Amino acid sequence: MLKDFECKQESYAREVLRGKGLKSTAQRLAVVHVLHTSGKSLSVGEIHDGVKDVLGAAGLATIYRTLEMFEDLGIVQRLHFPGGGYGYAFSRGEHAHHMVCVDCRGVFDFPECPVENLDYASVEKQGFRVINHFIQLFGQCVECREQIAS
Amino acid sequence: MLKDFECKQESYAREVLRGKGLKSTAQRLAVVHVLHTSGKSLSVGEIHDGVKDVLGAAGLATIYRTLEMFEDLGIVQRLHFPGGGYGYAFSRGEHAHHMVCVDCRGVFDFPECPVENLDYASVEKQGFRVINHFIQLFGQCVECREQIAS
DNA sequence: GGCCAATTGAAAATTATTTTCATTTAACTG
DNA sequence: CAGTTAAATGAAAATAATTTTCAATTGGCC
Repeated sequence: MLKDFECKQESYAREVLRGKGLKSTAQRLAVVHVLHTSGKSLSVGEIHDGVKDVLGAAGLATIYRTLEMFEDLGIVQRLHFPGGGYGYAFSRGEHAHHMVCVDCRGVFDFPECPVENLDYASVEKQGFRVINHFIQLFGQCVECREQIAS
Repeated sequence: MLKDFECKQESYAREVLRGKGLKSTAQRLAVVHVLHTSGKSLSVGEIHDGVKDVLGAAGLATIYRTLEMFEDLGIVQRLHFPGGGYGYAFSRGEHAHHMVCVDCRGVFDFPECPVENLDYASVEKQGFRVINHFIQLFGQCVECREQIAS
């Protein structure tokens, strides 16, 4: 990677990768770069295009491999859309949920975790032990709302 | 459909379909039957197999078409799994969330909606208007926990 | 700089999904 | 109940998405 400066997100990814003994390749860092600069959730194809813009060329298989790995590492999060289809958004490892704009697919942080403070009593009465949860809010962001209004 | 008895779920689907001017075909009712009797979320392929068991034969394209339509009608709900992949579970139209057992893929109702009583103030301060949300809890059901313990 | 395991890319293989179109069928009508 | 008709089905082809394979390349370390 021939860059003098690296954004925080890239350094973060580098760190996580190193921690696992994995290589910080140009392709992997480009994926991080593309995702976090877009501020949106992107499809695999969009990420591939973005990485090609950055590096000149990139194999699609590598993008798939990278995204799968990044999801395991908590560097990205996979989001599913109501009408079908999915995308990836940059994400630091910490527990967080997202609001997704259904128009621009922009991703915004949702600070609280509505499940954390939840009373699991009723649930666990059924004997179900909750390990994990997935939450996504869908709606419209300011820009998209204003655009429609005008 | 050459059946004398129909379960509630099938009658319900029939009703919804009729309400929309859609036909209650043997294939569609079989999809409902397979899903609700399994009590689990099933993949498209599993549903296809189940429907073939019931009817002797069934086209895969029909299964895809039916599931997409049923999701729009609220008759089924699409669930996504942590490791990738997805399945469908029977669901009556009402707003409900599910707990999914990561071992057996069993689906259990989660009675409360943790987002409903939520204070959206902090969110809407950012100008984001929440339209919809998607929640799924993952964990282990009683049976699967006991199986592992033994 | 050189080594080596990890990673990549291109192509092939596989899998998943959608479309097309001729045939069949559910629901309505008389 | 037979006849009509638009909706729905199934089989196959077409398309799209994802994964695998394997030879060539590269990042991290000495």
